[in-house]
Amino acid sequence: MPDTFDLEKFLPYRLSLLSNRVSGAIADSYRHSHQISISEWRVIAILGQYPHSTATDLQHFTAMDKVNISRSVKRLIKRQLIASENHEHDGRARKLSLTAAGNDLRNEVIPRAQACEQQLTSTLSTDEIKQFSQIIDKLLRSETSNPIV
Amino acid sequence: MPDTFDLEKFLPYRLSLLSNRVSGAIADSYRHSHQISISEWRVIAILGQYPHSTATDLQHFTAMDKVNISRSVKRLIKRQLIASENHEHDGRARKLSLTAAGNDLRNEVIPRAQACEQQLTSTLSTDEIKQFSQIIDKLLRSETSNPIV
DNA sequence: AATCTATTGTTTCGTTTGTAACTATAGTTG
DNA sequence: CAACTATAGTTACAAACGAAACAATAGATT
Repeated sequence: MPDTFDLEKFLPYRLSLLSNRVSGAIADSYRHSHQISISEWRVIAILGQYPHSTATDLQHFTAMDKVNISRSVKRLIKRQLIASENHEHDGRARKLSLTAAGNDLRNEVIPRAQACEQQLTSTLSTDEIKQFSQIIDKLLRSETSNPIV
Repeated sequence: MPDTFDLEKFLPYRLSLLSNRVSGAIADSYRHSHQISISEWRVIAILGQYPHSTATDLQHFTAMDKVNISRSVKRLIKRQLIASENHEHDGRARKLSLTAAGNDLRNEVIPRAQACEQQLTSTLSTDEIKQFSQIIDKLLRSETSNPIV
């Protein structure tokens, strides 16, 4: 009787392997060049796109949990890469934005991020990249509504 | 001037989101039903396929680091799901295998794993599943030789 | 307005994780 | 075979993480 399960063929396992390798490599790249974690980079990236976001906004944009955001924001404020101001209508919230230094860092990291993405897909054809991207989007959309548990 | 970077379109980011969601859901499933982590499951899965593997063998099969393997093995031995015996030719290594209980657990978790995989791909067509799987393999093969850093 | 509930964001605490140091054994070289 | 180097696996320490408790404010209900 043949064994009924082969871990190396298990799609979620291979997906996890790939994602961990890619994220690990990118994390190394950002850390070596600019001393920031992927979480911090996500905050910076989003604040470049959506200045004056609150921590809750970031939570929605980045799918990070609020503790992680709180800690990333704390470190980035300490390094003066982002700054906070009071929210007009909500005394609990603070509006966050990049400082000039934060914006500079973002502009320096962007090409690095793009190079990582480029390297990731460099062995794929244009069609394959498109397929891969579309399938991931499809899965992300369905996953949100269908928790596996 | 349009902003030059959109995190939500960044492929490594979306890949990470997807993988984290899938792995998280599977981890919940295994933990609730059989009180094992994904790392422990990987060890059990591999030992079902390759009995008498050493920790180093597991390291190669599962791409986990040796500390993680050591700890998973320790917990599984404590729960008597795997057993170890001396290695004939190497006094440092131990040969690991599933106990009857470990084998039973593996057989119970396999259909659960398969259901997770099935659910993951349930919104994709047969063609898309094939494409996705092939592309991931292609990327895994190229990633090993091409560290992004 | 007083009270109750919900939300924002931080902190605390226990767990998990990874790096590096370590022990023990193998293998290699002079 | 003595000494060095490499490898198998564990342990120790510190950093990262997440769940839950928390303080502060908002909004709803009476």
